[in-house]
Amino acid sequence: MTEGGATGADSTDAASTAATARAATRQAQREARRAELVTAVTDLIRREGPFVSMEQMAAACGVTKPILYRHFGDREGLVAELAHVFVDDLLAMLAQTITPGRSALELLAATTDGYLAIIERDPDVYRFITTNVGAGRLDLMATLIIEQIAVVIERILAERDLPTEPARTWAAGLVGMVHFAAGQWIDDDDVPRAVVVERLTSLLWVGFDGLGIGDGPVRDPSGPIDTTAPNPTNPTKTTPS
Amino acid sequence: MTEGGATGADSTDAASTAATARAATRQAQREARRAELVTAVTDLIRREGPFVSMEQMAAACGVTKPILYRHFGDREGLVAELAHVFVDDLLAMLAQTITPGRSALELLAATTDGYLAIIERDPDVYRFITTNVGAGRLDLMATLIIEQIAVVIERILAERDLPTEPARTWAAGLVGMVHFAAGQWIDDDDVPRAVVVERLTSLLWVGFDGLGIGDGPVRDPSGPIDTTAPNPTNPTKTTPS
DNA sequence: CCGATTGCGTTACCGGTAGTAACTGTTACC
DNA sequence: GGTAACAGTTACTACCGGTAACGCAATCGG
Repeated sequence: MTEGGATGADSTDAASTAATARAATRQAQREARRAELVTAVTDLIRREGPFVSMEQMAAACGVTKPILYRHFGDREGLVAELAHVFVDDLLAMLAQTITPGRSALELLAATTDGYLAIIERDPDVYRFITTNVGAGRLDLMATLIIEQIAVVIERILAERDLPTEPARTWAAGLVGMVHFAAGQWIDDDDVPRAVVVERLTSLLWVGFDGLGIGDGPVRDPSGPIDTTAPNPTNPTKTTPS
Repeated sequence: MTEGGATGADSTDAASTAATARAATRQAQREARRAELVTAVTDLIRREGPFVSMEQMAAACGVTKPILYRHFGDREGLVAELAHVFVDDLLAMLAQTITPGRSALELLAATTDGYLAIIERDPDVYRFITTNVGAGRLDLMATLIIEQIAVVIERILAERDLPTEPARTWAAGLVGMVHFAAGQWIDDDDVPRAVVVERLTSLLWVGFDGLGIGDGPVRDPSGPIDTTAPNPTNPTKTTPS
C-alpha cells in the first residue's frame, strides 16, 4: 500500500502522509458524529422512556435507520455504546468523589452512592441499558462495572494477604445487590438515597451478624412462606401487595 | 351429593348442584391442561434455550398460538406462570431442607444454596423467566422471592427489637446479589456451587469487616480504574479478558 | 332423542420491529 | 474535470406478538 508509482520520488511519501492525515480526520469526524448520535438517543430516552424503537431513535437523530446500523452494527451495539457512556460517567463521578488514601469503607459507600445517584438522575437510560440485554447472562454495563470492582477488591485482598479468588463473585454480588436494591427503591420505596446507601453499606460491611441479626433459632420458616397466590392468571398489575 | 329425583320442585336444585359440579370439573380440567402446557413449554426451553417464540412454544405443546393466549393472556402471563412454578420449586426444596428452629445463618445458607441449585439445574428456564421482564424494573420472579425473604427478615428483626424498615431493601439486595453472582458463576466461573454459596454467605454474614477486609487506606482507586476500552464497537464476545 | 350452548382448536390476518439491499446526492481528492 | 468515498434515503424482507373469525366436537336442556 506504500507504493505510489507517480512522477516524483517524494510525492508518494507526501501523498501517503496526507492520506493518513485525511484518514485520521475522517475517523475523528466519524467519532464525533457517533457521539452526536449517542447524545441524541440519550435525550430521546430521557424524554420518551426506555422503550424506544430503532426508528424512533433514528428520527430523534434526524436521520433514518441505516445510519444507526452503519455506526453501531445493531441494536446491541448501540446499547453497548450507551453502557460505556454510563460507566464512564460513573467512573468520572467516583474519580472526583474518591480521593486516594480513603478507607475501604469510604470507597464502598462512595461507589454505592455514585451508582444510585446516576440511576436516580437518569433512570430511563439506566433501564434502557439494563433491559436491552443480549446473549450474555448479565447486561454489558453490569459486566463492565463488575470488572472494575473485581480489580479493586482483588487488590485489597492481595494487600491483606487474603485469597483473591472470591473477588469476582463478590464483585458480581455487590453490583447485583445495588442493582436490585435500586430497582426496589425506585419502584416502591420513598426513602432518600442516603438511607438506601446506608442500609446497603452497613449490611455489606458488618454483615447480618454485625447488625445484631446474628444467630439464634428462627421460629418456623415454613410457616409464612406460602407460595403467595397459586395461579394468578392475569395479574394486570405486578403488585402482589 | 344430594341425588336428584326425576320431576319435582327439587329438580332445579339438583340441576344447579350438578351444574356447579360440572363447572368444577371443567376448571380442574382446564388447570390440568394449563399444567400440561407449562411442562411442555418448560421442556422446550430446556431443549432449545431461552429464546423461543410463542409460535415455537405453541408447536411444542402440539397446538397453535391462540390456545396459549387463551390460557395465559399474553407472553408475560406465561412467563409469570413459569416464574410461579420456579418459586414453588424453590420453596418446596427449602421446606424440606430447612427444619424449624434452624439458625438464621443456616437459613441464609440453605436459601442461597437452593436458589443456586435450581439455577444450576435449569439455567435456561431461569434465563427465560428473568429476561422476559415486563414493565416493572424487576422481573416477577425476583419480586416474588424478595417478598418472601422480606417477610422472613422482617420477622427476625422484629424478634430482636430492631427497626424493620430496611427489610425490603435488604431482601432486594440479597436476591440481586445471588442473582448476579449466579450469572457470573454460570458464565465464567468453574467452581462448585458450594464454594459460591460459601463466598456469598460469609460476605453477607460477617461483612467485609468480619472477613478481614476492614479499614485501612486504599492505595489509589483512580489508578486501575480506567474505563477499559474506549469504544469497542463490535465486541463479539463479552469477555474483556 | 334433538337442538342449543360451550369450549377446544384452527386458519388467516394485522401492526410493528430489527435489520438489509440498492440507489442517490455531495464532497473532497488527484 | 473525472472519480472515489461517504452520508443519507427509499423500499424491502422476515419475523414476532397478538387477534378475529370460523369449524368441530361434546355436552347440556327439554
